Amino acid sequence: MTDNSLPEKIAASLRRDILRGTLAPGAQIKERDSAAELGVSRTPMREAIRILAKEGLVLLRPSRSPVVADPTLKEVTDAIAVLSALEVLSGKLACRHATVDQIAGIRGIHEHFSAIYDYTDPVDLFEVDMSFHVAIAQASHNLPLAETHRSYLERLWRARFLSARRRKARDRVLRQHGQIVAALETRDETAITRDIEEHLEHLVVNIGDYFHARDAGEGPIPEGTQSDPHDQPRKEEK
Amino acid sequence: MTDNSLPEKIAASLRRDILRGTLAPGAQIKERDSAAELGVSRTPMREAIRILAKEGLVLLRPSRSPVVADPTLKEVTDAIAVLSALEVLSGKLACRHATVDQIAGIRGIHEHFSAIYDYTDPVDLFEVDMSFHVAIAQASHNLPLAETHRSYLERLWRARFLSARRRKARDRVLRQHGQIVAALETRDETAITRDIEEHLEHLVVNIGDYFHARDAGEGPIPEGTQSDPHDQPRKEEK
DNA sequence: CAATCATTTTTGGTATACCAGATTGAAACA
DNA sequence: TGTTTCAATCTGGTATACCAAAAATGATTG
Repeated sequence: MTDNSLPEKIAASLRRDILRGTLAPGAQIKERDSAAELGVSRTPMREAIRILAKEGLVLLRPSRSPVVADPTLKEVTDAIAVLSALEVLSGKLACRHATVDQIAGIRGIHEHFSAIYDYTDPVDLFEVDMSFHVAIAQASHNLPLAETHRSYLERLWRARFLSARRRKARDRVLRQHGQIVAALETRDETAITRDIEEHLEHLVVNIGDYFHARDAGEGPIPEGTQSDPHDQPRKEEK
Repeated sequence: MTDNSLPEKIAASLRRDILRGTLAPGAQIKERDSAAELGVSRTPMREAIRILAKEGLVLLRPSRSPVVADPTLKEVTDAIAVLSALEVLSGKLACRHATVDQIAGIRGIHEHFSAIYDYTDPVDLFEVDMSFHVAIAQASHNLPLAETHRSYLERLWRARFLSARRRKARDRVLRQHGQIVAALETRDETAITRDIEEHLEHLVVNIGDYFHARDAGEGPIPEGTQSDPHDQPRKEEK
């Protein structure tokens, strides 16, 4: 996405597998096997695993195989609290520093998002959703903010993806995005703060619903989206 | 500091060199030479460099030697803006969730800090200052927040260290820390937000002063603290 | 004398070999 | 039959060898 070095490509491959569920939470990532599977050596695979660890997608344990992270509801909620603070700051700074071109670009993404919402694969849809929020962070003209924000978005990708797949929130999401764009266009920092906080507050609720449903039924929410036959074991296979 | 693995130890060693100025900004870190100097092989040195890169202390360039970061005033200011948002969130959450023990511990650090302020090496003093802010983040009971916050503190260590070495801000810093502790004890989220924002706002001013002084005179502010004869070349040696 | 091109050297990227600690499973003993 | 112990093996950590790309250097030519 940013780099095209070998470790970055490996990381991207693993990341997709994790986010789509092909690599289930709790699964071990043995650097020997995974490297062989992709036909690379252990050194770049090592680096790829570190990249994913930095993003919070895998857990590193001393002298143990890294495992795919299986965040609890609290962990996800905590991360969203941070994401919210970062997005609010992004929004405020974007109101101050965004160029008109950038704001126009953000509106463009929003309209594109609205247009394709109903007939697009959830994963692709999320790419667009993500680019919307990333664009706002970039419009803040604060590079460390944009980077940290992006890393939180990546970390929360899977949780957001799973919770939003049912699309119950369609109208609300589109309306809230519209409000955020409007606040940006009028450069209204108070409004954008309120709108972003509201947007993410609903995300917390949605993800909470998802977790409760999952933990209650242990099965009513299937994993596969279109082409992967995997289920999601809750604990490590032993 | 957290881990005691070999790469972590190497990173700690390099970090000290960078923060104290032994490794000047802009200097190249060649993984071969640096590894040989410390008597380790390139593999752990590689990882150590990545750790420092994640912390923002060194810059990685594709197929080029990594260099010690030499942040501009804008970059530092931007990072402080993020730090501020993170600290404010920490403070608010700590007001809600900190245990009485944790608050007592934070007060303890503050009193220790006040007591030793006048006759302590700046580097050691900063360790204590840092532990004060880290303790607040931990009291938020939000792990990702605490981690991200810590990484920003680390990233800003050098800038904070250089700007505060002159200790002009002594009374103000102590008073502001006291206010933050008081707000925590009364669990007053509004007050702690104001106090933390004020605290960091002054940090921005201080660092701004430092940069202007440095860029104006190019020499009035010596680098060495006690035992390193290095000066600080502003650009890469060629 | 300057500019350009080729060669040499330096450097990070990658692969692989080796090692030490941890895990596990079987065997032996209570 | 249950428990303990020990060895085979698995796994990540580390060292090192090799490669390709990029600088640097110097020679050659205009």
